[in-house]
Amino acid sequence: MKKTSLSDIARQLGVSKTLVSLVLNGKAKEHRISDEMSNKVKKLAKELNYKPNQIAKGLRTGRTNTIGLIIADIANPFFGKLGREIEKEAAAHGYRIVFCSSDENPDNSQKQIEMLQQGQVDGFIIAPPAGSENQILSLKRNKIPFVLIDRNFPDIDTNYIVVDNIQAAFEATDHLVKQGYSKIACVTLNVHLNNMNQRVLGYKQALIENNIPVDEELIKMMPFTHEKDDIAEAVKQLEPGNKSKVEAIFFATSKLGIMGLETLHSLGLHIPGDIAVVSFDDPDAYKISQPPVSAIAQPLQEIGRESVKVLLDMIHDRNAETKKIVLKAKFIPRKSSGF
Amino acid sequence: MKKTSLSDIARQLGVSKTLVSLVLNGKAKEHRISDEMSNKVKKLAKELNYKPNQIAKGLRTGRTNTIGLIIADIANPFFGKLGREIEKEAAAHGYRIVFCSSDENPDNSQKQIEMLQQGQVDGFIIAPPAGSENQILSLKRNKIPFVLIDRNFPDIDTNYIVVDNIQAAFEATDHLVKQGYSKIACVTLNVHLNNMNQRVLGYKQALIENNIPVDEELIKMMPFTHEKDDIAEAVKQLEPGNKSKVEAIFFATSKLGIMGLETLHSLGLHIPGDIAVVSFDDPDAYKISQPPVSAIAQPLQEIGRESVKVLLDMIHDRNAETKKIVLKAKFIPRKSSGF
DNA sequence: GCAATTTGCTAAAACGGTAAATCCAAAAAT
DNA sequence: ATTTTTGGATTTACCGTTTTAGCAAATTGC
Repeated sequence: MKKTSLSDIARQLGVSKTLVSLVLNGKAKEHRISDEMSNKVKKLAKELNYKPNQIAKGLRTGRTNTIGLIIADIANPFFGKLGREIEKEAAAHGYRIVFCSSDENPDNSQKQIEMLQQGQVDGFIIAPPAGSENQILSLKRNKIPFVLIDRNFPDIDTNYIVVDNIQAAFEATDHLVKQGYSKIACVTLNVHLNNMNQRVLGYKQALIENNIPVDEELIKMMPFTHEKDDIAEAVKQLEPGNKSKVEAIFFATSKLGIMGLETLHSLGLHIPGDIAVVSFDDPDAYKISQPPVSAIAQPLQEIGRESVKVLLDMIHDRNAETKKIVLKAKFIPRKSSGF
Repeated sequence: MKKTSLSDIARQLGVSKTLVSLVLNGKAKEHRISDEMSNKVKKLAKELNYKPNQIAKGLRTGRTNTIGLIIADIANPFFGKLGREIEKEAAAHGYRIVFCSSDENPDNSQKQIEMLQQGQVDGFIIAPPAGSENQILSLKRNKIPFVLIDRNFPDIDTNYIVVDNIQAAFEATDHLVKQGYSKIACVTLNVHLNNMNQRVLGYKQALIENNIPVDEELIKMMPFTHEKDDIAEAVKQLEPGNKSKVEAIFFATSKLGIMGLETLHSLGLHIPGDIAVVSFDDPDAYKISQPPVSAIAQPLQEIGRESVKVLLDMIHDRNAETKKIVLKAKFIPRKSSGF
C-alpha cells in the first residue's frame, strides 16, 4: 500500500496536481478554483488519507519546520525540562525538535551544527559550549537563524535568552549571609562560559556588599569534565573541620550540587547544622532531599517559550534585529540553608 | 553566499553531476571513473566546502537518517537518560533523533506518529501509551520500522526492549521482607500498561512466596495524570499511624517515589525508622536523598543501544523477524529500606 | 582488420511537491 | 464589434539528489 501523492489525487480526478496542491494549501479562493472542484479534491484527499510528503515540500520550499536543539546533555534534568518546554512551544507552532547533546564540547557541537545545517533544520536553539564562538559567528555570517540559551557570548551580537546569573547568585549568597553564615565557599566549573563567570561574580559581590572578604581559597573550580571524585576531593577540602572553617557552600550548578551533597552525606556531615548548602538550579532531587535544598530556580517555561518565539521571528525575517532577553531566576530558600 | 550543490562542482569541472555524485559517494571505482577525475572532484568539493543537501537526498532515496523517538516526557529523568543513550547509539550509526513527548496520551502519540510519518523519519522508537494499540498495529501493517521500549503489548507481535518488571519488583519487595517488613504497601499507576501490571504482579508474588497475605487496600492506584496532591493523599492513607500499620512502601515509578518521599518528609516521618521505602527506577535524587533510596536501576545504556540496533536492523530489512528483548534490572539496596 | 569488450563518462528521469507564467473561454466593458 | 476582465484551470520549471540506461572511444581478441 503505497502512500498517496498529489499526482494520485490529480490523476483520479483528471486535473493537474497544481490544482490539487493549491486546494489543499488553502489557496483555492486566491486562485479562483471553483468550490465544486475544491470540495471534490478535499473529499478525495481525505478518502485516500493523503498526507503531504514533508521532504518533498522541504526541498521545494527550503523549509522543514524543524528546529535543531543543541544542548549540553538531554539527560541533565535542567536541559531535559528546558527541552520539554521548547518542544511544547515549538509544537504549538507546528515545529519539531531534533536534539543533539554536545557534552559541552565545541568539537561535538561543531559537527552537530554542520550535520543539521545540510538543509534539515530551519534554525537552531543552542546552549553554546565554551570555545564555540567561531561556530556562532559562522552561523551569523551565513544568516542561519539561531538563538542562544543559558549562556551567551558578550562579544557577539546575537539573539539570546538567559537569566540574570549575577543577581541570582547574589541573592543566594546574600541569603546565606543573612542566615548568619560568613565563611561561604563556592564550587563552580573551570570553564569560560559567561553564565558561570557571572555566578561567581554574584557570589563575590554578595560577600563584598556584606563586608566579608573574598577568599579565593574557598572558590573551587572543577574541570568541566567533572566526575564524582573531583567534587568529592574539592568538597573534602572545604570540610568545616579543616582550618578554613567553612560554614556554607554555594554550588554553581545542580550537577555539582548533587555530587557535592552525596559527598557531604558520605562524610556524615549534618546539613545545615555542620554546613549549609545552596545551589543554582532546582532539580526534583532538591525537593526530596533531607533537608530540602535551597535553590535558584530558572524560569524554564519562559526560557523555552521565548527562545522558540525569537527563533521563529528570525526564521520569518532573517534580518530581524537581535533580541537579548534576560530573565529573573527565583531563589527558593529551604532547610539546607537553615531557613 | 549560496551553498554549493553538485551542479556547481560539475559545472566548474565541466563534467556531469552524475559523475560528481558517484565520486562523492565512493562509487567511483565501481563505475570506472578515472582516478585523475576522482581526485579533481574530491579536491574541488573540499575547496567549495560541499555538503550534500540531505533533504534532496532524502527525497530521492526515501531515507532521512532520522529516528523518531516517542516517549512520555523528555523532562522525566528516566526518559532523559534513556534518550541520551539512544542519541549516542544513533549518532554512532549516523542517525539523528527527533523526539516527541506524548504525556502518556494516545491522542498525542497518534498525532506525533502521523506527523513524523510524512517521510521525515526512517523509523520509530516508541514508549507506547496505554490505548495506542491501534497505532502500533497500523505501523506494523504499513511495515514502518519501529521498536517499542519500556513497555510492550503482549498481544501484538512487535520488536521490543523491556526489563523483566516482574522479577525486578519481586526482588525489591522480597528485599523488604527479608529486611523484616511485612506490612508492605504498593503505590502504582492506574494505567493499562503491561510494565505497570507486571510490577504489581512481582510485588504480589514476593508477598505470596513469603506467606504474607496480599491486602488490596495497600495497593494504591494513582490516576496516570497524577499530581502531587494525589500522591500525598494516597501516602497519607498509608501512614504507619493508621490502622493498616504500614511498615514499607514500594513505589512503582520514580515520579511516584519522588512525590511520595516529599509527602513522607512533610509528614515528619523518619525513613526507614517509621517507614521503609523502595522504588522502581534510580534517578539522581535517590542517591542524594537522606537516607539514600533503595532503587531498581534499569540498564538504560543497554536499552538504548539495543533499541537502536534492532530498529536499524528493521530499517535495513523490513521483513526481519521481530526481536523481543527482556533485560534484567538491577536492585540497589540503600538505607531507605534499612540496608 | 573487424567484432566484441572495456573504459570513461553523460543525459534524462525520477522523487513529490510548490511557484510562476500562461492559456482559454465566457462575460463584461468600451 | 472589439477589447478587457474574470474565472478556472494548465504547463513548465525547479528544488538537489540518485539511478537507469546508454553512448563513443579505446582496447582487446582472434
